[in-house]
Amino acid sequence: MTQANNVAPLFMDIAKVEHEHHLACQSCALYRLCLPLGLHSDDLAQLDTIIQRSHSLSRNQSLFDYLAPLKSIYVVRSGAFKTTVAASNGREQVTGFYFPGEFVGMDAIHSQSYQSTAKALETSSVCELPFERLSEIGAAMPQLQMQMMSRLSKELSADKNLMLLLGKKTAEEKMATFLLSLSRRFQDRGFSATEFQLSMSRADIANHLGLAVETVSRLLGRLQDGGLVHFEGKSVNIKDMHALQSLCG
Amino acid sequence: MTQANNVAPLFMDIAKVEHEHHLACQSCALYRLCLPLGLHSDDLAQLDTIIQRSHSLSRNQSLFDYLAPLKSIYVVRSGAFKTTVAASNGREQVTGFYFPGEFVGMDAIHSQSYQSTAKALETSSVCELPFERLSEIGAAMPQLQMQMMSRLSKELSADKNLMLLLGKKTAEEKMATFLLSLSRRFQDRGFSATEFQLSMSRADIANHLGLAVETVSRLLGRLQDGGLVHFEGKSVNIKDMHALQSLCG
DNA sequence: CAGGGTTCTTGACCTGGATCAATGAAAACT
DNA sequence: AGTTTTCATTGATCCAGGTCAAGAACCCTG
Repeated sequence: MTQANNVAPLFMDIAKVEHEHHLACQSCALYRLCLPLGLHSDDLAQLDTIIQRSHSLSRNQSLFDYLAPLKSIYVVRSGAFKTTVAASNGREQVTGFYFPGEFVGMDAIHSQSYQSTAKALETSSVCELPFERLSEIGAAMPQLQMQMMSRLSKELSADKNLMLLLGKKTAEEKMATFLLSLSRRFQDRGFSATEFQLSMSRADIANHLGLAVETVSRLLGRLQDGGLVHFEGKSVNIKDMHALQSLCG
Repeated sequence: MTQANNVAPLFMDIAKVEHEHHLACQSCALYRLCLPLGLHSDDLAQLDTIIQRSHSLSRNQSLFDYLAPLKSIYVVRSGAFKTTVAASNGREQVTGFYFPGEFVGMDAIHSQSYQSTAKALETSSVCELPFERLSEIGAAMPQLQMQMMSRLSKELSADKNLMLLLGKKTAEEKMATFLLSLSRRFQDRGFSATEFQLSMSRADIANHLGLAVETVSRLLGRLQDGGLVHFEGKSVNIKDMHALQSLCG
């Protein structure tokens, strides 16, 4: 690559190179999973020009805060995020975890302000889609609009299933469902379906599933004792996928 | 004392008049709340041509079933609906209630098949938006697409709040939140915020809030004893809105 | 308007998972 | 290195809300 004497971080270099060639999205490892899928190449080129790839965050840094005015929709590029909504007292609910290729911030479109808070779970980066400009170029790109709607719709059905989980499933069913959901998402991204790392804390998992941390700890122990899964700190190794599936309810 | 009798006939009459004049949307009582808001009159005229207003359902009849191929998005015209998602055994979760002006079926866009089942809670009617044709005309109407996205986004944030309710709130907080949500929605539709009819059964309420029917019954009794609300069968009369708000958590 | 179903209420009891408490194991800092 | 702080596990106890049971009030439909 050029600029051998430049000491800028790796991501900056990539961003620059991509920008010069106007090929950023096409050459992205997440292309298959991401917004540009199905766009014509000149539409894609136009989309490329408005996407800002610079944004990088460290652990616990927030991508946006509750009620901040909608500026951009974000696509996770690397790392992972959680979103939370808060009740009047201190309580809050972890409403979702987001991995590379997934959209964050779409619940802000209606009210034009974010309705949740998004925090990085580890060092992470995002592609930023400035909403104003996205709307402008989207006006002439029905496929882009349809892609966005499709994404919204996908998150909507995922949330309905989460409601089923929170409202009707037992602690064990919740845990099994959660692990399989992670497994599937890692697989979709080309990683192993059976071995992966939990980027979130036990507390985040517990909160997300409507359980206490202690319960999560006990459940994980129980699943491990049963030989279904092996845990070691944050790493997960699913030993019996089928048995796990039968626990989902 | 069915509240359907108050509402349904009115909307039916309007529907007839509207159709004759090809002004359906403009002259609809729900115009302020509905999709066409903000469209130019020629765009609206075009939208009018694809909307089917005929559809009417009786109590318990399903508008669409889980996994049926996506045909249309629906807007409630009169009456009320519930949507449910089912777990592998018999359990199911009531994921939402839908009132006039609200959209049903948007979670089908991504997978092109409905991801929930929608049932009428009483005699109800809908406007049907054939999705194929909606996409076609939407391609040339960015405002329409944006309206749809906005609707999706609105339901998304509502669902996140429901996750907070299901995961973190106590039975009493759930009940208070639910009653106030109904109150607000009736008010938005030009009805009283303090007196209205529950179109759904105790069982549906309980299910939706992740509670047992008996708990709902007891909570309603308790709220009534406290003088916050008066119940008589399906009718609700909120006596102390403020106190109710302070119970929402 | 009788009778059979369904839905709602109320009481008595029980349990899954929360809470409390104590300890161990990692990180993060100095 | 050691020290502090956060995070995870494990055990003991408790309670909010579920379950079971039995009426009561409300439908329907003939």
